[in-house]
Amino acid sequence: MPSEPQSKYDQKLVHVLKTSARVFADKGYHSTSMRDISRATKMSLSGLYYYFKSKEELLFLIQDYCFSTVIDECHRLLTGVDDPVRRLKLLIENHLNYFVHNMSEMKVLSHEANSITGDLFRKINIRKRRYVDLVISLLDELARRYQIKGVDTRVATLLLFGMMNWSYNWYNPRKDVDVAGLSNHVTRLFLSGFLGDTALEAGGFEAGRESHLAREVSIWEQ
Amino acid sequence: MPSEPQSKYDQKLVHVLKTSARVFADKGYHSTSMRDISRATKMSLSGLYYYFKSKEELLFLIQDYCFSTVIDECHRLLTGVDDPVRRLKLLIENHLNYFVHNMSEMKVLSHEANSITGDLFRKINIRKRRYVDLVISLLDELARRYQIKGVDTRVATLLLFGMMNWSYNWYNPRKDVDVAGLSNHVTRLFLSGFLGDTALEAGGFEAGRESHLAREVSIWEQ
DNA sequence: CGATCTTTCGAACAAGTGTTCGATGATAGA
DNA sequence: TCTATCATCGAACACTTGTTCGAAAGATCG
Repeated sequence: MPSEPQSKYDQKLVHVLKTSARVFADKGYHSTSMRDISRATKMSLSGLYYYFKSKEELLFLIQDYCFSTVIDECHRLLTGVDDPVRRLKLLIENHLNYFVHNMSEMKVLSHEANSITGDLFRKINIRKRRYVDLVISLLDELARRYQIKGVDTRVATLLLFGMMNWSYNWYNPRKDVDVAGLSNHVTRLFLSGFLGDTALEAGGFEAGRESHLAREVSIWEQ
Repeated sequence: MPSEPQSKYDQKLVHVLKTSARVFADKGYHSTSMRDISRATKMSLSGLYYYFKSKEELLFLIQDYCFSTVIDECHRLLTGVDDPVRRLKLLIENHLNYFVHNMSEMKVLSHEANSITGDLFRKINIRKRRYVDLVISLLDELARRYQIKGVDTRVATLLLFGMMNWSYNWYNPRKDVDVAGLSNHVTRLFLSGFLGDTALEAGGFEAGRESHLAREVSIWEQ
């Protein structure tokens, strides 16, 4: 996500954000003191406040940066793809891929969503709502195309996010299946559940072979 | 869960637990001070410590009481039921039913799982592990019976818990579908996803008609 | 060098934290 | 009524919290 030439300031800010995210993920936002952050970043306590003006803004910056990246990459991936099944598949893969490779940030995003208040909370929530709405409308289109009836797409959407976001509670990259496998589990489980198996092979869905992820091992065929 | 004659002490303890759970659910465990609890329960600050010996033990008691109830009721429901599809269906219904009717406690259970440490944490985790293992073995049996291959049942189990537990983040009983509808969504989504639609009607699964829940409205047929 | 930013820091503050302790009222059995 | 146990409380303690402020060091450039 870097690759652009960043100022010394930006580089250090990002370093602080990443380090803080790790500490927040480990101990939880409220149990982490600014002195913990100071220790982890090897900066003085007061020095931190040059980069943000409150602990809450630090949390906001982490969440905002994280959310932006996921959403931007998601839109980048989806442009040009028309088939809704493929679109959903890509979205799930993108979400989980970022999740697994940035577990601290995503844990903070998932777990500390309500540790933020006021205007900052509102800002984050606008992003979140847009992301959720994207999935809802995607499911709406799916339901329209495949004549699915009687399904609350909002509920289905949030159940899908539940599957994905809850993973910060249990997913262990060293013991569990890898990202591609996880994506396949979620995609297959959700899609065939949602569509009732009517149109899985349609839409070019074949055991995740054409994923954008580097490592691809289908766990569904064998 | 009451119905047994409780001592004055027990009654008051339960009242404190329920009230505290509400406050913890609203503000979060760490952001809630013992003075907040004191205010909500209308007891003096020091008076609270007659019922538990630390804030953390208070959290433990809430989680322990909550977990026991869910698990006990689950075992009660499952005894005598052999068909694994029906068993899973009942388990999901029980979980979500308790979830929706005790949202504060379940939010505390889901969200504050790591706010507890040491021995108390270990105790809670034993219960949790047993509950998870129950579902895993249930999926194992399902997979065996219906010849499902290549699915990591642990992953599938935790995705299922993700769907259910994440709901504390979004489920609004006044706006969303009711408990029965929610259960049906989850059951249908997960089961037909997991089984790949091979054996849904087998095992007596028909749009949730035979649920143990009082109010039953299938959203899948119409 | 000297001047002007940018970045870092030590020390301190005011507020809030969980918990303890000794004492007081309530309750019930003798 | 005396007594022993249960239940409650006010006041205080020791400690941690996020944040501020003024000064100092580093960098940049004429």
